[in-house]
Amino acid sequence: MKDLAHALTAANAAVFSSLGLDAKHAEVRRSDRPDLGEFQCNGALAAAKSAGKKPPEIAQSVAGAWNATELASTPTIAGPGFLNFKVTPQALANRAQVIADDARAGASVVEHPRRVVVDYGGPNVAKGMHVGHLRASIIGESVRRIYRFRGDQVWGDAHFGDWGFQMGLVITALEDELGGFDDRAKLDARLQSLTLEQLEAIYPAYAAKVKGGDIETRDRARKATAALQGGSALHREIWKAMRDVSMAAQKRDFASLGVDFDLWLGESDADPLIPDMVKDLDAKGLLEEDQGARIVRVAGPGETKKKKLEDGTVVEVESPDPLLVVSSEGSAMYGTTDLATIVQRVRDQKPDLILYVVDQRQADHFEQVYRAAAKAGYIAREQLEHVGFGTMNGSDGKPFKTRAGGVLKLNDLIGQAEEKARERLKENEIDADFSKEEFEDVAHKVAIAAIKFADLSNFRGTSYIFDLDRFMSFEGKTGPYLLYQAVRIKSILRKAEEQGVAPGPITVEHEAERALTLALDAFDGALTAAYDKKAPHFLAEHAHTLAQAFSGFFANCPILPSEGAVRASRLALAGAALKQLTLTLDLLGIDVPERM
RNA sequence: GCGCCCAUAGCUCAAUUGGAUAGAGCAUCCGCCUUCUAAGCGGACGGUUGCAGGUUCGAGUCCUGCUGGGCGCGCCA
Repeated sequence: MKDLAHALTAANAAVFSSLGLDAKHAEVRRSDRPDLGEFQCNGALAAAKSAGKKPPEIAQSVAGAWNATELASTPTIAGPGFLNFKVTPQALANRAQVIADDARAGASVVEHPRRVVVDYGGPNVAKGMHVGHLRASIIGESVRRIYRFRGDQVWGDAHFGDWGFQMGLVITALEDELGGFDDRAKLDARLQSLTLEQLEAIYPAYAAKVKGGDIETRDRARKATAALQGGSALHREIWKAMRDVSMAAQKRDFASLGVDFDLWLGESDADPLIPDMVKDLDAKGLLEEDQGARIVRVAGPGETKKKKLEDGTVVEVESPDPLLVVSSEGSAMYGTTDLATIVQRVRDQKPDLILYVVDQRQADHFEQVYRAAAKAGYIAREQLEHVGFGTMNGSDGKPFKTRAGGVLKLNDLIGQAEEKARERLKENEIDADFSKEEFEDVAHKVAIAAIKFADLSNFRGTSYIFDLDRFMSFEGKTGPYLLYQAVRIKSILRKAEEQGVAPGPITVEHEAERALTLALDAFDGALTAAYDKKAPHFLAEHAHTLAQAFSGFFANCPILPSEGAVRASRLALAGAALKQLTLTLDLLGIDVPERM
């Protein structure tokens, strides 16, 4: 299934070849200058050098030899040798018809499907879901859907943070609270009554204690971590109670956000692989003793950086830093777990590619892990990719905080967005004939669409400013706008059904019909860009241009009020637009209500 | 100190291997509801792409330097 740009490129390549020009310069793409043409080819400029001719001459000969007149009229030449193409109404109509008849709405699939693990979400058992997990979850979910839609076999893995030092720290806090774990009945009762809210309160308090220089607590927590990982039944039992409480709450939060996983695994699931892995690393001669810990050096020859020590002296050290595999207490660090998780995934999913949708700030860490994995021969370096993203900031440009300065819980954030959605619905008097259930469902969908679209319309790598009022706004490039466009089309299709009006063969005559068809045609390009770059914002952008193109069509081309073949054609175009818009939004993880 | 990332319209953000006149949304201003949902549509205004050089037919994009901001730098994750 080729879009118009590919069809034009193929036709143009044939012309280039027939003129003895290198076909690689024949690429045709959407025009930057809609006033001059719908598609453009810049290849005459690039081909000029090797052909030993001037660009305008080449452009002239290409135009003269153009023979795909069923596709586009003879290209015009502008500037220093740009070729501008205008597609024929028939070719546009054909393309629109193909999209209308295609369940995938014109989207292609990958030539060679791969096995891909997408690691995202990454909630921490001791912390509970807050806005910090929003981007990882939203972007990861979208990447998972995009990869699967393109034809790859995909596993999304939550990779719960349920195994590190934080678990030892929370266990230590509980020990302090109970005055030790000797009283079995007391411990059981406490574990029974444990809530996520309590865990969320305990962890930051103790983390602050340790950070503030409480060496004694730190060492006890490290020992507790080592005990847990060493298989202590008591520690394991306490850990399990904490994990269960946390997991249940997080599953609810993920469901509310419309984020799902194929594998609900965590760091602890990779733990059983660690002893053998450490032996293996040792056997391969990769482990070294260093300051009581065991490390793997990952820097290549000549890779160094300067480092300033605490006493002020500057020394030359290897770069990247070595990966710390076994701490001086004998416990696993997060790098250890990440490495073991690679071993686990290679064993279980045999992935061609593992994508880590994790905060950009962890780039150095992943570089260490990836190099270590490659060095140990577990997987090739190119099969591991960190899909990093920027932070979500408050209006002050700093990482998002509540007015009180704390972290905003995910559940509260969604609640705030829903409340704004309810206000909007009521202001527009949409709620009159809605049941309470439908009203709440629509409010929820509008809220999630607003939050997700705001996030996904920015390139993932850059940080963005979170402004709920703007995201939920009446006007503009927002999630609610896109839902509104989709819902308008649904309304038309319902009315057509009631009136017994059926879609028919598509013709493209009106300027707004051309624009809509060209927007529909651009879907595959947006999809492949999003796929190749692991960047959903290309699809968010597409959803917006498509919605706008439809809106222009809607305003200029009456559908039901028109008649006969024109009405049937426009109805088919509207149906195609709805199908593709719904699909695009689904790839972003956004659900469309029936009406709003 | 060393390293990575970023700097685009008043604000929030785009710009596919380097391509023509750098695009959207918001805000401001002007039009459009007796036609299918006006959460809409059309138009106007708005730019020395942080600064200075370089590479070439051509630079927001590549290179060097500078300024300003963010982040990271073994026993947290």
